[in-house]
Amino acid sequence: MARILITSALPYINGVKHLGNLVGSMLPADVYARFKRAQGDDVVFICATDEHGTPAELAARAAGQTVEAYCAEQHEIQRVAGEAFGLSFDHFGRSSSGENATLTQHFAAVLEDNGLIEERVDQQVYSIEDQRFLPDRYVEGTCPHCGYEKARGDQCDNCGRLLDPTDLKDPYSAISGSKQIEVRETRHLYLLQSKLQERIADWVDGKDEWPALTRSIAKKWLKEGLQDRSITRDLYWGVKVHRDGAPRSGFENKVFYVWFDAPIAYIAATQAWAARADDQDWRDWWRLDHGADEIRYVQVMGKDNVAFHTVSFPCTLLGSEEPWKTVDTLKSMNWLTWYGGKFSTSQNRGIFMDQALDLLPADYWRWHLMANAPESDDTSFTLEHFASVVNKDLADVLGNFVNRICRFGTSKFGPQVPDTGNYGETEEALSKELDQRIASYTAALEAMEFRKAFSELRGIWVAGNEYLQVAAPWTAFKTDPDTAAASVRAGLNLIYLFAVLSAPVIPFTAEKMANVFGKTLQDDSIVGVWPTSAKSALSAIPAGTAFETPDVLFAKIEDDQLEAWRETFGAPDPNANSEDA
RNA sequence: CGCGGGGUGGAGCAGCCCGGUAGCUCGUCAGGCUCAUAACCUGAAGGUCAGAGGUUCAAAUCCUCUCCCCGCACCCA
Repeated sequence: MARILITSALPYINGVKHLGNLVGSMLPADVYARFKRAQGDDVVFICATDEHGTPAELAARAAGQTVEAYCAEQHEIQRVAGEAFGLSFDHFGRSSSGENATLTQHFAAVLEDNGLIEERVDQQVYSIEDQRFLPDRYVEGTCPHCGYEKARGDQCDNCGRLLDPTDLKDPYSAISGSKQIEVRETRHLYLLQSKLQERIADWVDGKDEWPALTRSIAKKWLKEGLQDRSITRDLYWGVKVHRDGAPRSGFENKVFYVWFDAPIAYIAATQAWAARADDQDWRDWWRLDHGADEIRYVQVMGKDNVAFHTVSFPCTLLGSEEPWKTVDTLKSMNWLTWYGGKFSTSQNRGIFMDQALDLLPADYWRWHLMANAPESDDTSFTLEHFASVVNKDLADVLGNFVNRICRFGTSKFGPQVPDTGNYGETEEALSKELDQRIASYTAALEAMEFRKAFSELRGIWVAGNEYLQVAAPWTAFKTDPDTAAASVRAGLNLIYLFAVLSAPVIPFTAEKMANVFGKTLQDDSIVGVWPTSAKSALSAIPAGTAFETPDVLFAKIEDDQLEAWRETFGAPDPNANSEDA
């Protein structure tokens, strides 16, 4: 039994996440966690809200709340949405937790003791009216190159040039619009990543199993040379810059930068999890001197996060010279786009987690998102594609299979698994095909190649329909009821096999399928029994077992429904660009 | 020449690393079946792989150049 630590990139606190955020890290991490648990591995699956930073402060102010209250409320909203989506975190923590503050301060202290932190003076734009320093992107003004009037301090959106806030003509605060801004000096702590260049390069070189996308991003940063980074900010909301419990002189009104404390929250959230469990010690999962070297640590994130996980966070961990566990396998996802463009809250474009569940149960979304996950490239989400996938894969192939075998079995042999007849060549051939497909499916899940995995799972479901077509118990019943009975028995057993195999991606439906036989996938006796032999699976549900035909597992999405959603969510007209001659 | 990813039948993708009849799903068309959510099963039509050049007996697959799309480029998360 392997021990596996899985972390999903932390969703930012600022509002409910959209489907792109979901499939970018939390959902694939969940599918993998469920798969490994089903294989009997000891899994700890950790996530948390990333709460610090300017956007949180501004959003709280816009909502008329204190930032503490705002974050508490938003965290709860995200927790509930995640739970409704079946995200099986062992712990869903908060980067604003006490554990995280302590741990973040600890890392800063040891890094400084190791000569990796120093104070430097920065020049930064200060808004007098807002009474705060402005991050570059919150300073706007006229681009000195192209004259665009709404250029941001870090880049001009019109001409694309990189800018320094001090380059802007007629600069103003993007927060208040105030022009009363000036450049002030401010002291910050710098993490001397340049000193860790070789250390990190060696570490990355040892990670042969990283996917190409991950490696190329990490290598790129190393090639350019690691830059020293400021790890503090002039903000109220964040981890206080304390050492040994006391404020650092000159840093009373500063906090650590979100990107310094956020990944540390993986560890802090594990501490919080262990604190609630009776027999768990977080050190077993994170400290090499507590056996964590036997842990396999898997991180899942969107491609925008890769640099921070392959370079920045490792700098923190390795630079501490303490025996911390670092990532083994890193899965990075590309973007899910909304009809080829960006998901956007303000423009009412795209679907958010809470809205999605108002339309359909979680499994519909889980299946579509994972079966079409943005793995090798950005992937466009369209309602039309979603409807087509749901109707075909879930309703017609899987749902209909369960329905047809249950209905037929009940009508001819009653509501229990028939006990007459024997399996023959047809079942032999079925087992053979399934064995091959199950092995391939399992291997793809193991490698976190999700599209491949779920294309294989779909093939497994199709094999069920093919089997029924060949066995044709409705025909056999007329002349040879015993053979028909055996076919029904095989078909019913397939339902249960499909339930177990499908549980990682569609857990709610899988549970319903197990319930057909009065079973539950939560049962201790079956948890940790991942199918490998179709032959034995065909006899898993003994003859005579009572079963109940479930309600239709997946309802089809009708055209008028689709049209209504298209309107609600501002979907582009699919025929807009087609030459309808 | 900033970096990275991508451009394969109507749509969405696999194949490319380790060159040798272009594969899958949807859609379309035809047939079969009738247990089932007008579902299921089988078969067919449809692409020469963004463009140009090169290497090779042979290229979607290797090399060069061009065009197009997307993301990133650190004090934004």
